[in-house]
Amino acid sequence: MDDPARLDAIFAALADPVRRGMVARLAGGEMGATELAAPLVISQPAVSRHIKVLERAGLILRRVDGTRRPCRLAPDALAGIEAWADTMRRTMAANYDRLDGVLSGIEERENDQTDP
Amino acid sequence: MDDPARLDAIFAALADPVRRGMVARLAGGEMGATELAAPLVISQPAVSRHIKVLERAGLILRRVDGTRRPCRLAPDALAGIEAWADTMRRTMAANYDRLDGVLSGIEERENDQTDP
DNA sequence: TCTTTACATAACTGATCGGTTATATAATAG
DNA sequence: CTATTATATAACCGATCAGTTATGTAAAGA
Repeated sequence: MDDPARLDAIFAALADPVRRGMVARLAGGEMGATELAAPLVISQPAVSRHIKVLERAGLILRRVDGTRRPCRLAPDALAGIEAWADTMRRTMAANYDRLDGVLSGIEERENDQTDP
Repeated sequence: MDDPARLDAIFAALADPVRRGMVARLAGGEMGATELAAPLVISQPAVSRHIKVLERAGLILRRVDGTRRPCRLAPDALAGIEAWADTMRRTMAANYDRLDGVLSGIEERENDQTDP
């Protein structure tokens, strides 16, 4: 679930402004590749591959509707990066807390034993 | 602030597991390049370049301490991606709300005028 | 059946990436 | 002054990336 390779794929997928734009538009609702391509100035195969990158990162899901293959955001699309960011923020907070502790002298007693 | 190119740099920087590892360790406190390199099996120049990528993405800051150049996480390191994720989440929520509205028939009156 | 629509795949290209080794710089230690 | 320590830069290499054009496939519609 917190597979590093999956985070690699998610962050790499979102590192491209075209793909972030696609995600942003898909956040507003399901959309086919052609609609997704409409505002873009790149070729249809390029769009197709961007979609594949998002799909393989687990950010979007697709269904089959005749000849169309509409995309929608995976419900837990952003869970991975948000979980990671949360962990980082918590670690940072813990570190600030420890620093606060040092600054207010709370930890001095513990240092009596650990320092020769 | 929500400069697309900056988000490009941030997401690209975090797409590499080595750099995410560095960020995770720096979340625990300031660290020099040598300490940062210690658990890694890559060369010193490789570490130096990873650091530069993180720095240019605005994720870390550095100070000068003699011959050392310790790194620390930028206080607002994760603000960029969290703001972006928030926007996405809000858009998704708005869309779900609208969908809920449609499903419960609330929007039917507005459609009386817009539909010929 | 034939055409159109919607999309995928293949093959190529130039740019960027992550790694390497070798070398440079800059501050401290002796 | 010289040596050491900490870090940066340069030059190169193979892999991956994002784009292209050309072509393939599969469902719908006339």
